[in-house]
Amino acid sequence: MKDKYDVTKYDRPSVTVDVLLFTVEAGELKILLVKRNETPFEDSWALPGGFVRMDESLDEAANRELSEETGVKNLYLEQLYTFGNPKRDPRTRVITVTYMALVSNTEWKFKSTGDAKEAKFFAVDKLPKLAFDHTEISKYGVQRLRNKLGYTNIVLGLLPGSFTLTDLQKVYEIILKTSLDKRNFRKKILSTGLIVASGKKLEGIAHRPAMLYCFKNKKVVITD
Amino acid sequence: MKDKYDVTKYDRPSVTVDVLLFTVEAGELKILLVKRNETPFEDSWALPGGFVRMDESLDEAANRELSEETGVKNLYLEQLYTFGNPKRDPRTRVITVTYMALVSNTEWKFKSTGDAKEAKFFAVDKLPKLAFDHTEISKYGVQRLRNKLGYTNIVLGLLPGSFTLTDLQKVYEIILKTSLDKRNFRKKILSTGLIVASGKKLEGIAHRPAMLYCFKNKKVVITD
DNA sequence: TGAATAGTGTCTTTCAGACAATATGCC
DNA sequence: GGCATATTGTCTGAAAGACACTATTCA
Repeated sequence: MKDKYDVTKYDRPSVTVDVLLFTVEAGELKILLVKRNETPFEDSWALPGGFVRMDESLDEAANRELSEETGVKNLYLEQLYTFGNPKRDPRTRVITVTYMALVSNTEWKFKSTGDAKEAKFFAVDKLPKLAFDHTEISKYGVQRLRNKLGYTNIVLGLLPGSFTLTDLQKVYEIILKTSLDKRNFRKKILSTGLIVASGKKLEGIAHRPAMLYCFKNKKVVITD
Repeated sequence: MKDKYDVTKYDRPSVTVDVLLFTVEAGELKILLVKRNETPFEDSWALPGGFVRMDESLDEAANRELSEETGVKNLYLEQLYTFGNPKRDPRTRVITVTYMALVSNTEWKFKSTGDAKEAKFFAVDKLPKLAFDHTEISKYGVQRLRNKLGYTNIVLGLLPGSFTLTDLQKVYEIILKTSLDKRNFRKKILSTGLIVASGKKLEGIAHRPAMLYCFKNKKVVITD
């Protein structure tokens, strides 16, 4: 037992952060993957992430990795879970703290950061074989996202500043993989008071234009 | 950016696990604290925990630390959150993965493990000043426990094998800090099907003896 | 029979879910 | 007017919450 513990005396694991960046695009829930160009799992797809630096917090590390690999900054990030199976990385002991983040695909266009790494969104139902335990991590994150839809405004990250109720309902249906009754959905969403109406839809569409709504809070309300 | 990352090239943080061991005793929700006999925070109270070894998973580390410091083994352990502020430990960078566990105070008598460390349960509302960021960790854990009471059978860990509905209601009231209606509580708890009746209470008590119940599942049903 | 706790049912309100007709804007 | 989508309300069933009296055991 560690009576006098000297921190220098123990072997230390490496610690990484990995980020699940969700978006909804073309009727599917997708996550961003990057193609690895190092061993191990060279040429495999993996979650964006990397080593935590000694002078940054975990949240900062997740933000930095996300912005380095994708160019997006200051998204809402939520810590998911920490995976630490001793064999999860074949090189050495690596413990990874995972996060999730959400972007609206209409507001954000992927910017190449000069980093040669290839990055692409994949539907969560059609993921390729992933490096490390990233498949497990992805499943965990999707489950968490589904749960949180029910009792938080987390979905706001997936939508642009203003959107129609039909847009919002579609996002719910895609993530939950169910179809929802339009009247009941509207009743419930509006009764939460999380969203408010603004002006009307413009773009010359050949039918009745829908009212645009936006979220009252621009930030995710923390609940857990 | 880490194009060729060599895991040996980065400084590595230390990683610990810390465990919130809950119990309900004398009408209060309590957690186990141990008195530190090393720097930093020598003689302060702290959560039981310690360094993760290179060959064990995080769950295993939490189990090991709990059993080393308290003598209890194989409790249900749930990972809570990972705290990694760079300044949370004055010695060096230490990232801690936190867990919670629950014991019934009637079934478990604290066994000293020969370890000289002093260990004691403290009411969560009357915690002394704790080492590191352990006060924050405790608050987080209490909140999580409260949330989970509502939609899981996690409370089973706090009760002995059989118990009366009044016992169970008291545990809920203590943790939630509210009083509950007896009839509504019973209706709701019984309708979940999580507990079942057994025989009757024996011990010569000077009034009508209550029915004893037990949990149908002996394990916590995972939901998150 | 008195003290102490166990056990039980009804009514009201709220929320979720099923369900279809009318409104609006553009061509 | 025809097309395409937007918008809206009622009914029903389930669950949550308020509320008070009777039952049982022992001393």
